Amino acid sequence: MPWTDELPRHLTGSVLVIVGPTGVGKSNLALALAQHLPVDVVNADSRQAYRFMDIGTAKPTAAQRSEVPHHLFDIREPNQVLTVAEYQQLARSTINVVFAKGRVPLLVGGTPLYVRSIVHNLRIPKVAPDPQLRAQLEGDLENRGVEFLYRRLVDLDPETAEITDPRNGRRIVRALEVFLKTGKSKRHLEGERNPDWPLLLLGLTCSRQRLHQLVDSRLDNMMSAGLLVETKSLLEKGYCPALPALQALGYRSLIQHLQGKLSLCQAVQQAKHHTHRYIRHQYTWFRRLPEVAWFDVTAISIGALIAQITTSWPAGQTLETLDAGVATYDRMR
RNA sequence: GCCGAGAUAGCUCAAUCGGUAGAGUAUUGCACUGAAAAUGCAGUGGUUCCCAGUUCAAGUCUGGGUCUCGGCA
Repeated sequence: MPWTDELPRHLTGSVLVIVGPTGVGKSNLALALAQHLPVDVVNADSRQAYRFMDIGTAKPTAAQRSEVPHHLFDIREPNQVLTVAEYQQLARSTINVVFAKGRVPLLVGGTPLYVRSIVHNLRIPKVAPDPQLRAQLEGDLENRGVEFLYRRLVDLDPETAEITDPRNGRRIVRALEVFLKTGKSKRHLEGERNPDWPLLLLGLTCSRQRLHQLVDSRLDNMMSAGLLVETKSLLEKGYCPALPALQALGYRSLIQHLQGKLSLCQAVQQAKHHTHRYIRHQYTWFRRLPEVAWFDVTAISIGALIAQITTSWPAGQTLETLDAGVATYDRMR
């Protein structure tokens, strides 16, 4: 449907970005916003990019996606790994296409590194994963230990070693991979640049306690909606449980249940706990994002928020201010 | 009612001969640029069920009580 109204000037030419922890309501805000503005949703969620993983990733439904243009959903089979670098390229070109249509790109998603790849316009070393080399390095990791591998990195690329966690095998393997393939220091191949377009960032948040309630009951609903069947069908399609896609929250625990390692009850509880942990992880990134207008979803209605967005870019608070408010509230009760 | 086992971090449990109460998980925070819903690191958290006793010293030994689980009636 072509957009006939004139786009508010304060939104013209900018990429809109909605961030926030899983389950806080980003997708809903995006859909509601699409009723008032000519936006195309661009996915920034690493798991919603995979096909056949609909229930557990809380992917927007087919009906929703036919009403509002959605991009970068269902672009990979579960066994076709999507990397950050590939995501960044796809998101960049998608954003340009949306602009070319005269519409507003709305980046929505909870994968902090994906968001950062666009917001900070990350320069990512052009070294595709080399399965053979990785297998070899992982063998060393297993047999000779992480200290051995880290010492090798110190010898070959001391500058990257300096900023790499000596205990984090996976990061060390990647650093070695970059050096062995290019002969150059990973540290010098990466960096941040100014973004390609003006960005307007909006964050949704709420108290941790409330978030935990939200995602817990959302998982119960996913179970009622057939998450176990969906998980089983992924295995029946022959996808290996070790695939990154199948490490997704919920799926990972339910696979352990299907393998007889956990009771269903244990698996569901573990999935909830892992989701809480993921929320913590997301916030460690969000706290470092610049210039996000944060809103407590329990303190403002979607309608009020949209009214603000369409008139002028809303002045949200900082996470620190909101956290302090929650702390005060907790003390008072 | 009798017999047995038990009670330790929010939860599940460990603690040698009586000698500074630990682990997993939860929870909180941090790091993390081609696996990122991944991966790594750290912090908080204790009336060791209660009372009395023995001892320089008790989660640990003794006595009493309370509660839980199992078995027998």
